[in-house]
Amino acid sequence: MSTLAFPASRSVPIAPPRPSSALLATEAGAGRSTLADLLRLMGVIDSLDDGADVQPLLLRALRPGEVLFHEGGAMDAVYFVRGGTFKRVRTCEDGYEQVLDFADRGDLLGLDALGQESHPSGAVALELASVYCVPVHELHALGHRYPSFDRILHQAAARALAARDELASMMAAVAAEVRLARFLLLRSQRLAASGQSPRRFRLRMGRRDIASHLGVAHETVSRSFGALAGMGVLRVDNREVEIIDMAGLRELARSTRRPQHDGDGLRAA
Amino acid sequence: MSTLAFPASRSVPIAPPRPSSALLATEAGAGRSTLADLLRLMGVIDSLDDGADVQPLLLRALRPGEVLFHEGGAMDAVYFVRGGTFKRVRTCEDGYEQVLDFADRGDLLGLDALGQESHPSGAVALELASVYCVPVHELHALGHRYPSFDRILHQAAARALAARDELASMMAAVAAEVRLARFLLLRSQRLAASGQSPRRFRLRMGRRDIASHLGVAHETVSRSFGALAGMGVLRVDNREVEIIDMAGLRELARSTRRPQHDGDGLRAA
DNA sequence: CGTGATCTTGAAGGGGGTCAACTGGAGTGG
DNA sequence: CCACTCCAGTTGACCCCCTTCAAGATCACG
Repeated sequence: MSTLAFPASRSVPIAPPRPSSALLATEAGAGRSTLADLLRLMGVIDSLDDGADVQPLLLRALRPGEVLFHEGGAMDAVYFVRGGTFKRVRTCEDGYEQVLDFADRGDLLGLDALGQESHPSGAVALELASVYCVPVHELHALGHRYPSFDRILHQAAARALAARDELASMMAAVAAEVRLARFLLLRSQRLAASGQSPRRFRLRMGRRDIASHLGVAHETVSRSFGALAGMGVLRVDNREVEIIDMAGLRELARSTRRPQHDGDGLRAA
Repeated sequence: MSTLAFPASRSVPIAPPRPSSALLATEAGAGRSTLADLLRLMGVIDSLDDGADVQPLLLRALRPGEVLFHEGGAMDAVYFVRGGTFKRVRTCEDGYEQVLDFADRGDLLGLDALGQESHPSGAVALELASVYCVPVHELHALGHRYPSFDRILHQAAARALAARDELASMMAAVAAEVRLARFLLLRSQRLAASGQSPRRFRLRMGRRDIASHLGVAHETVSRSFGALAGMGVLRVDNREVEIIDMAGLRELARSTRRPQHDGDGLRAA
């Protein structure tokens, strides 16, 4: 039975991935692009530095499951995600794969290996994806020659730092449903920022990855999805999610573990 | 009774804080320094850029409990920790204070606010501390004029990124004692990197802060300390910690909650 | 020495981890 | 087309660990 069945449009993907450029959609591989493309991707509209449109930049495409860089692997470049979704993972010595976070359009990957000798984390494409590659040995030179590149690099680094702190909210000491609610809200906000629908979307990652990211067992994720659907804030069919009651979901995400006795959530500092 | 009593030297701090420079030890305030000092702090020994020793830099001292910058506050500078320890926190809407991580000597603070309009997290000194302040409006100029500054900035940012991923290991789905073991090992390694003793040290933070950082109740932290002491890997007296059996502690930190179900992590694309 | 914060310890109860079984879709090959 | 396998997801049952509440012990500080 399915308390959480979708209306009818099961077979139709809700948010169809916008068609990548021709050379990428066909197959995984590498292509050439320019710094100007990257700057535009990162929201630089005015003040394109002179020469940015002829400064070549490697563009790499990846198929689902393909790894952008391995954990422990040598660092050779940093990557700006142009399209698609990645998961960043760290594997414990016992084989448990910890999902650190998910990266999509505009996110910076691989910078954390700058000082180190190897990548402290790995990155795996969850769907068809493409990235701009910036070799480390060009990093400073590019930043020096193109001020706007320096700016987007710093900005992306700052975004990456802030994004990592979100993990704390996910895995904080709260009930599992609350973690899931926060996770879904974060996804929703990210999609909204990309111009996609914040209320209906398809999760790119499996339950296992979500579970790892939230710090719970994957069965608990299933149950929490069920619970949220039962409360009427969500509709769920496998990876398709529709947020019915956004306010309710927000309310849920706000709450802490403590059940409380009286009802007012207000607490003096 | 105390299964976890210290030998005798209770009143003697194990790792006495190295005396700060005179102008700082006296009281909290601000002083003047140079870029060369910062570069030396960050390990740049050769190739000091010309003029770095006359490039002025604001040095700020903080007393325990004093906040370096508030969560939500406007961003005006980034900070390199010169001495002392900070906790980075984010306060939930319900008043719960999530401890993101702890920063000490050589760590970079405040960079995550670069793109944003306000600080996504706050930083509070846990003891007498001092930081080099680099105003944001000088950031690019300094990086442009002094290549080694650009390098340490990137490197510190990378370190900050990697450090944040450690949080995942702490709050991952494992037993509380394992989290504490991992936390203590990380502290130990950090101290070792600073030239301090990795086996005996004083924790700068309270049980509550540790609990928040590990994602458990503070009572559980107490019990876990007791458990570790009972297993004979630790000796604990309040915030003084001595690691008796480093190998045993490592072994503990390694273990996961999940027993495993055969683990070839390989997956064909 | 008192006052409050921090830390420890105990008891109780539930949330979620673990194990196990079932479902359903995708891929494979007969 | 169906049998078979494999994997992702769901659901159920059990029960232990950790949260919560409460009280006591210890420490920090005026």
